[in-house]
Amino acid sequence: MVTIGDVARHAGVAASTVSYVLSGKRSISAETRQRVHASVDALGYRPNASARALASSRSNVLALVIPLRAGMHVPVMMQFATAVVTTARRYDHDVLLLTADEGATGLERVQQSALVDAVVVMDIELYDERVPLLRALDLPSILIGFPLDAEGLTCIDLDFVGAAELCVDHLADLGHQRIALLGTPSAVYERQTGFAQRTREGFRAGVDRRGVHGLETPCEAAHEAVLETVEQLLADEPELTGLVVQNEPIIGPLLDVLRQLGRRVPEDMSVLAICADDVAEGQRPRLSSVAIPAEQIGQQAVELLIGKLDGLAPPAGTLVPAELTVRESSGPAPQPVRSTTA
Amino acid sequence: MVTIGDVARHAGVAASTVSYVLSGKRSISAETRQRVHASVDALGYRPNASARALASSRSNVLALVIPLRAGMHVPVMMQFATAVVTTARRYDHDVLLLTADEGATGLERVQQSALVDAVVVMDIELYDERVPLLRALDLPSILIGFPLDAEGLTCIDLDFVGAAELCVDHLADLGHQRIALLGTPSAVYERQTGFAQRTREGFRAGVDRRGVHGLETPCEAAHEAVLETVEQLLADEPELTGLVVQNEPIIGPLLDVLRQLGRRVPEDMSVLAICADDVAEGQRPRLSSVAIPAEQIGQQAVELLIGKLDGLAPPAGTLVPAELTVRESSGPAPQPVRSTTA
DNA sequence: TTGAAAGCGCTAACAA
DNA sequence: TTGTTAGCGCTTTCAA
Repeated sequence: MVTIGDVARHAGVAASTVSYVLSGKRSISAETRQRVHASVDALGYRPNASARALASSRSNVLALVIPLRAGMHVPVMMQFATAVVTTARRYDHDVLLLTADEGATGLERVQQSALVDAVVVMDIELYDERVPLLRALDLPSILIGFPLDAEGLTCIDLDFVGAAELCVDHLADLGHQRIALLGTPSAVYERQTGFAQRTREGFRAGVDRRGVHGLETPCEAAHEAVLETVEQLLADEPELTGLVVQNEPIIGPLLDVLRQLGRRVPEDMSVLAICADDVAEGQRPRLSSVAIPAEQIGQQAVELLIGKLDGLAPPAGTLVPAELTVRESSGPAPQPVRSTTA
Repeated sequence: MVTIGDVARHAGVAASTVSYVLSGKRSISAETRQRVHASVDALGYRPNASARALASSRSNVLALVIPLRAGMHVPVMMQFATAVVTTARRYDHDVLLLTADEGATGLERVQQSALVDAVVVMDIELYDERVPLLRALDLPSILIGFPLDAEGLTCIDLDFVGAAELCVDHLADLGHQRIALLGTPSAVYERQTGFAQRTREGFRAGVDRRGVHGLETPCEAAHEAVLETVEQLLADEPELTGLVVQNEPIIGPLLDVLRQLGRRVPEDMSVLAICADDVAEGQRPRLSSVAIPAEQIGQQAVELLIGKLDGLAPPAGTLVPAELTVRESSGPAPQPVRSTTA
């Protein structure tokens, strides 16, 4: 193993000089800098991470807490994780993977052992047990998702309220009078997950504002559940013509079920989804949708966190604006089929 | 921050004694041990990870290299990752997440900076650029997947050859004479990914052994691609009655397409999948399938790796036996519809 | 059974 | 602009 001392000897300077050349924390003459760099290359020197962390109290590692729970859509999570790692590397940091099942304990552990400098927490609930801990812990953090009380915390997420309102507006603009929100599995609502609740909130607000009629229902992931849920919806509201779906795994089955029930999309039923763009584009017909910009959010989360580590004051909350892409699954509301003899 | 010195003072012993109590590396009188533990609890002591790593040359961190590439099925990867993290924690290790786009460089980096003690590498190609590096690097590793030349490396994977053979045997036992392997996107074959190649190998071996007629084709993930591929298959072989699918994202579309083409499953066409159990069970009809035991493989991988770190000689290669679960999508071959006037 | 002390490889005052 | 030096908090020899 080659140490900073080896490099110093090779370059004919002090170890501290090598350190300063590498960190840029003090000015170095051009000549010295070159000699040191040459020696670093010649010897293939790479600083020892533990020694550096011990001396500087900075591990250059971020923790990423990923959820392991029911109802989470995996590909989106993976996009988050990938964006977090990639961005962290750009800022010369690495990422330690924690699973949410370690819970608050895990956060305490990595903080107290100084394993990580900061933490990215995904899948925040409205009343999340980790929130009070994070407030107390003196561990810089960013939450992907908003707890109900975000006081003192840095949060970022898609504007789900706005996303739902966009969907309602689009349907209302097309003349739809009776629409429904086909949501996540009920477990997700029960644990008070922010994004699901806020989408519902936006849906209600939009429906009220536009004076249209709105139904809401959770939906489990199994094929049968989708069929039952849609049938129930149509029983409750036979003249339903618009659907907003926030539940990626049921999108395929849903389109099947509609076909099976003889409802054409978009002629008889307009379908909007809140989901990843590639999922929307992979369907037939291609779905009009509000994208979940996982990559952008992951990247921005890390940038905010790195900023915090550098002493910058981050905004308390960042809502990434929702954008609706109109594709093939939404169209004008069909004429109501009323009994002509009435 | 509370250090080992604080604990030592509190317990009235030397720092080294605290260290030995915690590591168990030398015998300690019961009384001392108790006093030290009491002090650890009282002060809430947690060893500093960097200091420990620096002094012991052991970081207690494993790297996990996950693929980011086209054609990989995300949920299965996530199951691997989860199993790896969970198992690592059981052995008091943490997991650093690396993305495959850092390539061989990333491995060199974490090794040379002593960030990790060992590495788990997923998605191994037959001719993987990381393989020679791993052989040279003096970084204990385990590969999930087999390169063509696994000499000197520790590998583990599902027995994909056996998996394909099981499928062929099952179909042949049911009287199917003309069957096809509907594989991964062609990019996966082109990069010479082991699991895809070995499945094909097993399929060929099975077909030869059983004297049935076998077709093979890659398949892209888009809906249209599935339709085209199946139509091509039926054009090439109108009397095709059995399908083995190794491509999770197309499973839903495939069943659609068969319905659309008027082929009932399993009456007209038996379908077997090599995929996660929950995917197989989520389809209608429920698919007979060979499961990909991601959790088991991830766990075993970590256990082998921890063993290596403890100086145990691991087996060179571990093939997890394939198991076929018969569900509703496979049945007896239909009677060939031949012209009765022939 | 325990303690003292010498590092592990680096950073960051402090000095020059 | 650079060098000297004192730690960072732990492990592990060596000595008792």
